[in-house]
Amino acid sequence: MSDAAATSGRATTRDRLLAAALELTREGGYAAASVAAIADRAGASRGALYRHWPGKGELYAELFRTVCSRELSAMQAAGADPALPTAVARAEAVLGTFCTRALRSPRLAWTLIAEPVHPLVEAERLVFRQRYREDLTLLLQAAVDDGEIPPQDAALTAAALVGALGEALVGPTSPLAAAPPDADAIVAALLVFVRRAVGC
Amino acid sequence: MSDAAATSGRATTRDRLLAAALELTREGGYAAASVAAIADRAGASRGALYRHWPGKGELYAELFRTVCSRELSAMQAAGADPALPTAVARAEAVLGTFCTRALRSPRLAWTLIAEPVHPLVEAERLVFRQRYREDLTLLLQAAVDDGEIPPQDAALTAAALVGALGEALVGPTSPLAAAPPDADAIVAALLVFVRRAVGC
DNA sequence: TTGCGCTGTGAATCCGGATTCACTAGCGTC
DNA sequence: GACGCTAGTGAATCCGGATTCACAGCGCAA
Repeated sequence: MSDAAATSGRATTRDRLLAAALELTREGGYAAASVAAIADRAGASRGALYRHWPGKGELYAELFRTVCSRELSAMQAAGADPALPTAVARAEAVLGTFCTRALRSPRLAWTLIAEPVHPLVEAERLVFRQRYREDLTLLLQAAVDDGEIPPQDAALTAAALVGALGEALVGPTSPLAAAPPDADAIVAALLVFVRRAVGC
Repeated sequence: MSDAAATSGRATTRDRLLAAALELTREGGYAAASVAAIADRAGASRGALYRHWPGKGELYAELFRTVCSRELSAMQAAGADPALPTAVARAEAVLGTFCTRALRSPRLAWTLIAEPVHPLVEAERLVFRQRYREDLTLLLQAAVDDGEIPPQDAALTAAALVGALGEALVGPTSPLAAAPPDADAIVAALLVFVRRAVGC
């Protein structure tokens, strides 16, 4: 875990601030990542933050971008596996990866997906949400074109699927916040839902 | 529209405050409904609010409860139509009503469904969300029992459906905020999605 | 008519955050 | 050794909200 390294003594203040913000977000979402909390956790002063970013929004936007890129890459990698025979299988791999990773850090997922954030960060979120949707829309459209699934508004289906998974994943965790009883079973059930929703 | 009446001169300050809060929420969500804005819109002072509620949270929780009850009633009424032959048809009627009404007041829908709000209001939201889910879960379970749709975790499907519709409806409108191009077509497409997602 | 309680006022205040800024500390250069 | 540069400090400040409170009006019962 490179985060751990970043938290250790050797890292620069800049890196420690980013790492602290990520840690706090994992634990309590954006709301827990106040400037004071970030600085304290990083063992730095509030002012240090402004040495490296114009404001909290910019720091957080950078963090957001980094984390989302990592997520997107993981999903794309899963979908690019040449062993996957069909577009539907690729879409399933992408969404399954999304679910599995979200369940591993539910609080973080909630922040990335839905928690209200600084406008600068919100802008970042929209960019990535758009990319997720586009990727998924392309896969679904390919599946339609190949006759794997019935004709449909791929973009609408993509949006609905993202919403369905988000609600089923972070919806429960936001209220419950507690034990994901059996992550694999949840993911499996959701993939059945997905498969049916796109038209088998 | 009884709201209009409530905004007119005759109504009590209490009613005007509630009506103003609703109006502002319709226009700009919870974020736009500050105490100052509510009081100004109602033609009252900030202090008047505290004459009728302990704080803003309580006012808003009451508003939330009222509006959600109305929504829930409308959905239940739609699902109770004796002409509907199957459980799936009833579920469709309920969800179609949900969609249609949400598209009529997208900003309000976003506030009810997803916008971050005062903790007191959040509690109210969870109560209603739970009721929505329960109603839908019961319908789906009935459909399973009747053999209309394949066996499945009805609660999970219900959650996913709520999320899917929410995202497809308010997701787009939150960023775009603009023209719902053709509400009926969107609802129709979403109901196809629903029908497939539950297993036809 | 006096007194009392209820409704309403709005400037003053509080509060939880982000942000600033005068200052210190290290460090390479001339 | 003075100079200037960058990184870092943290108390003071600002800011956008909610909340308070001393002070009216007003109606009604004694």
